[in-house]
Amino acid sequence: MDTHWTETLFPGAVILRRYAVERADTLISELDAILRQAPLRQMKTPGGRTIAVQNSSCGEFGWISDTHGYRYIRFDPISKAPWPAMPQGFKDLAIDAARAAGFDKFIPDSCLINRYLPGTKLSLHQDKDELDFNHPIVSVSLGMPAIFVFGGLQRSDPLSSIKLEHGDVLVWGGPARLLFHGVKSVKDQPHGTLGSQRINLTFRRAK
DNA sequence: CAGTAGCC
DNA sequence: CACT
Repeated sequence: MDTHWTETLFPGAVILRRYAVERADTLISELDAILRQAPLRQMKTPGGRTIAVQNSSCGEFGWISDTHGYRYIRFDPISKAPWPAMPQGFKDLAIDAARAAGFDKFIPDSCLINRYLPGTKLSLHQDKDELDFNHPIVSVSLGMPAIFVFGGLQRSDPLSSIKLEHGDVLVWGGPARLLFHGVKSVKDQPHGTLGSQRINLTFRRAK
């Protein structure tokens, strides 16, 4: 019997510890089906550098990055088909977690899927490609643990680190919505079901 | 030249 | 420090 608990990091930033553990196996099998339709790929920043994290998307919109910039689009540029639908289990989890964190009106239209292999990191950035910053970001951690870093509203602001483990859900919105954040280089600490990878699902309302 | 979901 |  699993249990979960809540930690508030800053106003608007809440960790729901182990919130997704009971649903993880279902999420992982739904994820397999999604990735068969829209395989993970490595994108480039607008500056032409390779993003270390591998990603894909599901839902009405998918996030992409290329030389033209960051944006949300309806079609997978590889398959040219619409992104795979967001499974009901994904959507329910995101809505439930957002509500548990104090955001009741959140309905995601996009889920960015990130895979971190050992040594993968994500440098400091803001999520600001969405239309309406009143909606929070809901981030679900699966597999290997990682150190997540929160900064402030300016790149130069001081940082604080939080360990995220399998089943943890981090929600940030309101005054925390535009905080810089990133993930430190992931250590190889293989997970029971996912092995040497960390999967992160980030739910957003893109439009 | 400035800024970087980068890299060493 | 390299790339756009």
